[in-house]
Amino acid sequence: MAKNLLIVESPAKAKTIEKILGSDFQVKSCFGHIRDLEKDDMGIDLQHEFRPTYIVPEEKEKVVRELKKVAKSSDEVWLATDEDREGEAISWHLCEVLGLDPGVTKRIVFHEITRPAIQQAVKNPRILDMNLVNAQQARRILDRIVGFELSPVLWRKMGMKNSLSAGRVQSVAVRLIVEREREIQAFSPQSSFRVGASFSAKDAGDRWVSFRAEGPGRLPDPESAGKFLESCIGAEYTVREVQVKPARKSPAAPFTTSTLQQEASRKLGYSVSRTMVLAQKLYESGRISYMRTDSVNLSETALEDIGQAIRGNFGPEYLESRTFRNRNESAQEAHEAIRPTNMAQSTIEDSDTRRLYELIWKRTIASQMSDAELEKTTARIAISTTREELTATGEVMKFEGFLKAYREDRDEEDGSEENPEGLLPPLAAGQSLRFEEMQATERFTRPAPRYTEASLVKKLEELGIGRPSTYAPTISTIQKRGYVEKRDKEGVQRQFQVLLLREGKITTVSQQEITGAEKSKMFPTDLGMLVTGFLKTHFNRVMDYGFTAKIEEEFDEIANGKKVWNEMIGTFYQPFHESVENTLEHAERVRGERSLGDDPATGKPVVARMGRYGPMVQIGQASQEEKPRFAKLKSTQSIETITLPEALELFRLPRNLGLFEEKEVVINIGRFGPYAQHDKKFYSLGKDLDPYSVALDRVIPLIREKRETRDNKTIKVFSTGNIQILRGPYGPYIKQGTRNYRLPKDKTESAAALTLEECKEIIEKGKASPGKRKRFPRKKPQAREPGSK
DNA sequence: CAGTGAGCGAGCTTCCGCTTGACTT
Repeated sequence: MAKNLLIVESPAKAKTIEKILGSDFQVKSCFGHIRDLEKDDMGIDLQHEFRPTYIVPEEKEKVVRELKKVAKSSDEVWLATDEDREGEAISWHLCEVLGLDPGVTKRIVFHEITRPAIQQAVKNPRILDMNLVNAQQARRILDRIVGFELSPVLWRKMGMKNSLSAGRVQSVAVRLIVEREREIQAFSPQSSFRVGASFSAKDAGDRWVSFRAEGPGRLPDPESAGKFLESCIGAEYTVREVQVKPARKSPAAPFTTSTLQQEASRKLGYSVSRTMVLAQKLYESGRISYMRTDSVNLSETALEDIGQAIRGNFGPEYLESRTFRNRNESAQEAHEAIRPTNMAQSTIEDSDTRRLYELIWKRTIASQMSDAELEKTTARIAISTTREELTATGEVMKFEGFLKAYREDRDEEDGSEENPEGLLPPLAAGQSLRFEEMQATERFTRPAPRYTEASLVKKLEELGIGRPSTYAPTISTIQKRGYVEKRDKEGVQRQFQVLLLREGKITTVSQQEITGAEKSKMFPTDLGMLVTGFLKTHFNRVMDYGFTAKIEEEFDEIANGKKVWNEMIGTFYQPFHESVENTLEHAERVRGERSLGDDPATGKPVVARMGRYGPMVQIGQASQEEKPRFAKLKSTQSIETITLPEALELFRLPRNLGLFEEKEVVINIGRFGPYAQHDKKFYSLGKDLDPYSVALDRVIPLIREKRETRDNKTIKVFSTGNIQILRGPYGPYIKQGTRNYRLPKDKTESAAALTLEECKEIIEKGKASPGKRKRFPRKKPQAREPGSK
């Protein structure tokens, strides 16, 4: 039995550290937090200075039991959780649970898992910093209060059936998306004309090559564009001046969680959760350093490894050692940047994770490479007939530097055009140019683009909202709650004018372009917009973009011992709770009602509003004599934008398509989307079939297909005991009555060969195991009285 | 699984941050 027990958060780290420390230490993992606030009464005693009640959640009991056992048989316990607020709190909870004295228990920290860092840490233990622990408790308690007081307000005031939620992070994330949408709705594009001209000149090899030059700024309308072109008719064009300037580009810092998510989204099209799942795999297999980090720092050992890889792959002239600093003030830097653990390996076998690994490898290596050196050439071109001039720019790469390994992508910028800076032929002052043609092209300003998952993470990080471990879960929460949706938007055609000057004549042509097409963007739903509006009206402090940053300052003061945590919470709670009470008492139920006009058939009013089951349109008012008619909005429609004709269209369902096998086929939209009903059975229409226009001959194959899979589902039916063996999406399983039972892993191959006796055996075992936890929610853990066992 | 849409009220939901598997029909 080892003398010392050292506890870290991650099991993968535990393994590595155990190897480094040798036989004196047994290293165990606590898998993150081991206690949390009880859920009853928020786990907070509001009458007594917000005293928290912590419990060990059921899923953590096993870990805690194991740690207690090992701690008992060790001489000394060392706490080596991450060096940040949360890590300090985890160590304190460990003390509480394992019965350690926080005043003497050894607490060590390291920012990197390298031999020198760990050995150094073990030589310099400290004790727990209770100020830091209290800062974490304040953070935790404030989040619980905000979440558990705001959410019930929504349950009361939104009149929705589903379980709504609000919180310091998620509600602001939704607000960002809602406000971006409003900006886009309010945006009206302004058009202007940009002049461009093409010339040719001889290159070094005496061949004629074409190049482009840009006109002077933007011209407001077709008239002024036409005037400018007219003024150039018959002109001569001469190079007035050529300026050559060197320019440099520097590589980006190595990856943090947020920048990895952004680049994987831009370059590989991954969702943030996919990126994190793959990164976790790479981390667990020892390929990369820890993937939830806000630090851009690289360890000494890593720098050496990277330097060697640069010399080997590119040559010593490409090496330039750099240290990056975090721009983000809220960063807690408990870990290193995300980097490969072995730079000699530029790629890996595993096809799932290879692309992400290569991205990390390239970004890491580029971060320690030299600047790219460019030469920017600007030529001013005089027009003989006017005082205006044109400008041609070109860029030549003198030394590739880091660009040889990696180039960071950028999000689409608003309104900016891509600049086509290519090569220019050699030009000299006084040189006259051969004119080809000149155009004035109509261009429109563009609204800010909608957020992608990754650009939303970037924005949240800038605002200091959320942490590396929560970006992906937050993005999925706001989608799961139905506040926002990720989807594509088709573009629309738009006309634009081009004025062309060629061979002394000006012509105007009209051209078409597709604009506004978006892929995989975040759109707010009606629910998201209504909830955001409601929360902003009644809880503007918490919804403020600067709220988190402000309270973070206070948490820092608690950590520095300048503030007392429960006083800080008290100052926040008093006015906050007052608004909660006020809102519960006075605020109207949110219906988001918008009237669309009258139904031409009946003359009754048509309104769009939020119903118990989502956005809908309604014809007529409820009264004694009559029930109004209702219809659900399509997922792409919105209460705020739907028109009367669109609303009336929705009342065309249910549609009877006629007979198939002498039974009626009826189309409607239900809880799970559009479906066809035939002979008392339901058939989902799927995404490709439009319920408003689909014809009978498209539905019949669907019915046949579904029947077939239904028949294939059954593997075996026993005549006694109501037992069946069925095929499900997770493999074969046994069904008895309404309950399902998993097959043991070694039996899934030979499911068809199972006998009745074997099935009964599996069922008995299945009944004995707890199973079906979700259906029967566990009893709340009993709060333990002091003195009782 | 494929209704519904008013309001009442039982009994439920809900937060953010740390960590990974076990499990799903």
